[in-house]
Amino acid sequence: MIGSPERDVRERFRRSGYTLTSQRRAVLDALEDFKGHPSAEEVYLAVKKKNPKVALGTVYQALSVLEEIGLIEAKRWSETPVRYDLNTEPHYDIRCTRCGEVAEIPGLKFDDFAARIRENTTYKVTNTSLVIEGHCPACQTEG
Amino acid sequence: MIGSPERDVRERFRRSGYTLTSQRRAVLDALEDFKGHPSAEEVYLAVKKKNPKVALGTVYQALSVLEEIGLIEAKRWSETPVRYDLNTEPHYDIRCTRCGEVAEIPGLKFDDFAARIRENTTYKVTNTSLVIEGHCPACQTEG
DNA sequence: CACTTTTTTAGGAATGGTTATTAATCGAAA
DNA sequence: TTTCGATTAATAACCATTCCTAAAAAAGTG
Repeated sequence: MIGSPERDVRERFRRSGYTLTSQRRAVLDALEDFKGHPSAEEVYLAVKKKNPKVALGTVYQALSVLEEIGLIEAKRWSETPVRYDLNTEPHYDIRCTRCGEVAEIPGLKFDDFAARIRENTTYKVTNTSLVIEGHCPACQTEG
Repeated sequence: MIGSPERDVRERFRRSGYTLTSQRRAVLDALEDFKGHPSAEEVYLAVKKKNPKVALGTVYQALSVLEEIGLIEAKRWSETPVRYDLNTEPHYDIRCTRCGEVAEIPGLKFDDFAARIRENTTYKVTNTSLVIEGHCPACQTEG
């Protein structure tokens, strides 16, 4: 759900029984400005620049709502903080375990591998959470 | 490193500059008794049955050492707590996002997929951390 | 064996991202 | 405008994990 038209955003809120408040709009805008995978704290700081009265807890709750209605996806690696991604299409992200940077793996199709997983497990795969870890180019040079 | 002979364990400690203390031995034993993927808290409770004086912090530190020297692997999903696995061979685990249960996907080769990841990223993949999420059979029936 | 040095431990306090609480405020519907 | 549920700001609580410190254990060293 990257760069959704305004009407899609409003529709998604309406159908889910939530209202598109100014705070939630600001969180979504901040997320779009970031491009990358900001943490809740980073989103909070960006939102606060335009509206200094917003509370950190409000940002957390807004992110939770945005995730619930499918406008964003929460990347939950264990090393805190959680990072948020506007790209809710199934895709592979790789995360540097040294510096925390997150990047997409562009040329890798998700579907065929997901199919092979499904063949070998009785679990119902919620396939948007596949995560890979490694070291980014910058961190590889540091030994 | 599942079910390593005692001499391998000692050797691994020695080479890494650590001593195999009774506390670390107890943590490793508890991990072997578990079979599954216990959390630090669960390991702590198991260890405490035989040695009530052991501290939770000691268990955390022992797990950290065991991970560092490669005897165990820490599965770091974001939803706490972290879970530990004696199987340090590259393999796929799937985790139920509803109940937290962790299971292996036995019939899925790791190498070929890891190779495809490497072809499409400049990251150096630390491939033991690949994690898949889904719903286990029991939780699927609950809607 | 002593003696010294280093490592490890137990106990408890601190950390920090995240959640929960609560009273005030907003906003849509009647 | 009144009403009532939804949302917010502010702040306290949570909790897995880490940090701190003095004591204990283990590892050198002569």
